[in-house]
Formats: sequence, structure tokens, C-alpha cells
Amino acid sequence: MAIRNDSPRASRRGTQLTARSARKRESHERILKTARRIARREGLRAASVPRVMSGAGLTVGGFYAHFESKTALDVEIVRTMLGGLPKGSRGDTEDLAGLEWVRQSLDEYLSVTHRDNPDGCPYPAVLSELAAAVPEVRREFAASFQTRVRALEAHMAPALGASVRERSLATMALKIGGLLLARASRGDSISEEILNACKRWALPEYGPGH
Amino acid sequence: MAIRNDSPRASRRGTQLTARSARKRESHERILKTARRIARREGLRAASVPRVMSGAGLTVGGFYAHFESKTALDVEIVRTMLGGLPKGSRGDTEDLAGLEWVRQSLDEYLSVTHRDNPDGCPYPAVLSELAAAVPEVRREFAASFQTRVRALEAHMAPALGASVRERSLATMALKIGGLLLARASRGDSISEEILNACKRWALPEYGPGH
DNA sequence: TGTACATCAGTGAACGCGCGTTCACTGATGTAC
DNA sequence: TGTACATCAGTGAACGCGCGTTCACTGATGTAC
Repeated sequence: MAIRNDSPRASRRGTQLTARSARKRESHERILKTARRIARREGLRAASVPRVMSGAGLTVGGFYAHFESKTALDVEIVRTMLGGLPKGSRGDTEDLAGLEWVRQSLDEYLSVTHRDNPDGCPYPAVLSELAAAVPEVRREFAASFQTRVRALEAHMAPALGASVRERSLATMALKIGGLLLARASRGDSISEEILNACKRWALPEYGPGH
Repeated sequence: MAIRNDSPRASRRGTQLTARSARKRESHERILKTARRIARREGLRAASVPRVMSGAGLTVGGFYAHFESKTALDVEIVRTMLGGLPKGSRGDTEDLAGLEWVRQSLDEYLSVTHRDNPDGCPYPAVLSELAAAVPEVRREFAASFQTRVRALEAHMAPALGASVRERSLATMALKIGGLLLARASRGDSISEEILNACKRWALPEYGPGH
């Protein structure tokens, strides 16, 4: 077999961070960050190539040096936006455990503040688009959703014949459905009613007062 | 005061159904029906003027004889699509009452069949668009949502410190959030897990078996 | 009833816009010797 | 180290497409007398 890449230069070629590749990586990150910011607020469709590139301080044509297609960008948005855990808003849940942690998460998620803040959770803006997305994007979503549910499971307790797993899944649905309905009915008093009813039904342990 | 519209002809003019106005009304209904069909599956944005008009067997230009703008069509879609009660699929819930009715509704709504059928409930496709819609559209939504919640309340029982009203609101959120999550994760086993978990948490009365 | 004119639902082409994608190019950076 | 050539991130114009809306028009229907 021929020995390849045996000169010092050639062996460095793949791994060395040249000025050019470093600049490209920075551009790539800036493009993705802009795309996530738009998609979080307005959905994947709104993160169009022209908007994203101009938001990153670049011109349209350069997009295809970074992504094979708009769909490839969508996959990357879903992976990097939904994959990590939520930032925990102001870190209020950091020193909490168990159902107190769950309660705090619910209070933040189903708050009027979050309802009126489009920079919050990306799920509401993105979910209905995912239903019609290509399988690759949906696979990315399922994996990232799994991560989030597991994080919730770590603090959840079983109740009423439902396992920790089941209850965690239902709680995710309650949070997302509740937030979507509250946002769609903003301006009507039913909006706040929805937020409160979902919190109560998600955590019956805390009774009518909560 | 001057007497107006006192001739037989003039008094008939406003109410009489001329061949022309009858035809226009038919066209109007056909346009709206097509628009609802598209919006139910793919959302308000997908119900574009060209698609809707061609689906109704007409040409684009004629649209503005029926609606002042695309927004006016959106308002009408939301009013007529979400305003009425769901058709009850196959009428299976007709002779049921109380929690049995609720259970049947949940089983249908959170079924694999409904997950895979885009012609079902219009809420999932439309909700995230409503968050960013003009106030008039949101007002129309709040009113129609109210109607649906009241229909559910009529069969609901209080439980675990939650009133009938609260529980009905939370159940709506569970249904919609669960269906959206299940659709977005279709192809992964977590999709069915979500459907079942939401059913169980919505109706703890029926225990682990349900 | 018959005729002349008015109305108006619907046509079809056009407008400016944003979309995803392609492509010839530029010029700074990297490589070979 | 210096020079000649290769690479390639990014530019900017162009493509065909679908969008919402406008507008001059057509021709069947309705109205006046």
C-alpha cells in the first residue's frame, strides 16, 4: 500500500486550522446563529436563505459554500436549536430538585411573560412545520425531543397510574399545547385561563392554590 | 322623512335572489370551502389566492369581487372552520355522555389514524400562524375556541382540585400539544408513546388500562 | 313585450416582491518549488 | 525567502417560480321606459 500524507505539510493539511478555514468556520457559526434566531421566533420557513445570509453580514450566493441546500440548513437548525436543553431562562431551577423543579419550569413556561416573548421556546413556532418536513428533519426532532423528555423525567414523580415517563410526555404536551393556545388567543381573557388551567392539571400535587 | 324603496321593484332589490347574486353566492361558498380544505391541512398561509381560486374553478382576478383582501379571507376561514363543532368523525360519540364521551373523543383525537390524517382537526396546522396574526383573526379564534371548550365542559367532571372549566381547558391543550408532538416525531416509536401518555394523563379515572 | 343602457361577476395579463438555486467572477490565502 | 500557480470563501446578477394586488376588459344578467 502506498504511504500517503507522509510529509509534515500534507499530514497537517486536514487538521491544521488555516486562516481561511478558521474564517469559514466563523461564518458558518454566524449563519447558523442567525438562522436559529429567526426560526425560533417565526419558524423554519421564515429562516430563508436571503434573510439568514444578510443577517449574518454575507450575500446570498455564499450560502452554498456552507450548506448543500435550504433543507440541509433546516436539519442543522433543528439539531442545534432543539438538541440542547433549554437555557433555564434565568437559571432559577438550578438549585431545585424533584417536583419543585417541575413546578418552577411550568411556572416559567406557562407564564404571561413567556407567552408574550417570541424568543422563548422554539417548539411552538416549529412543530407544525415538522409534521410536513422531510424524514431527516423529523428524525432530528425525535432525537432532540427524547433528550428533553429525559431531562424532565429526572425530576418527575409517578402519579395516578401514570409512570414517570408517561407523565413527562404528557407534561410536554400540556406545556406546548397550552402555550400555543394562549398565544393564539392573546387579547382575550381565556388566554390567561388556559395558562393557569394547564399548570394546575400538570401538577395536581399542589392543589387549587398553585 | 322621505319614503324610500316604496316601489315593489325597489323594495325587492335588496332581498330578491337574482340569478346573478345566486351564482355569486355559490362561487363565494365554493371559494371558502376550497380555502378551508387547504388551510385545514397546511395552514392559512398555504391557502393562497391563486391556489384557492383555481381550486374553486375560477381565476385569480375574481377573488376581489368576494373578499377585500387575503386577510379578510383568513378571518372568514377561521370563523367558519373553527366556529362549528367538530364533525365527530363517524358520529361515534353521539349516544355517549359524561366521561365516556370525553374518553371516546380522546381516543379518536389522539389515535394513530388521526395523527396520519391531515384532514382532521384544523387547530394543529393553524395555531402557530394565529400567534402572529392580526388581532381580528385572533379575536375570531378566541370566540370559536370558547365554543369548543364549552362543548367539552358539558361532558367533563371535576377532579384533583381542578374545576370542570380548568380541566376542559387543560384537556384541549393536551390533545393539541400531543397531536402536534406525535406528528412531528412520526416514524419514531416515541410518537405512539406520546399519544398514549396524553390519553392517560387526561383521564386518570380510567387507570393504567385505558 | 321590445329595446337601449347599466351593472357587475369573472377573465387574464401585469406589477413588484421574496423565494431557492446557479454561475461566472474576484481576490485573499495556501501550496509548490 | 521569493515567485508562480492553485484553491476557494464570498460576491452579485440572474433564472423561474408563487405570492398579493391592480386593472382594462368581456359578456351575461338586470333595469328603465
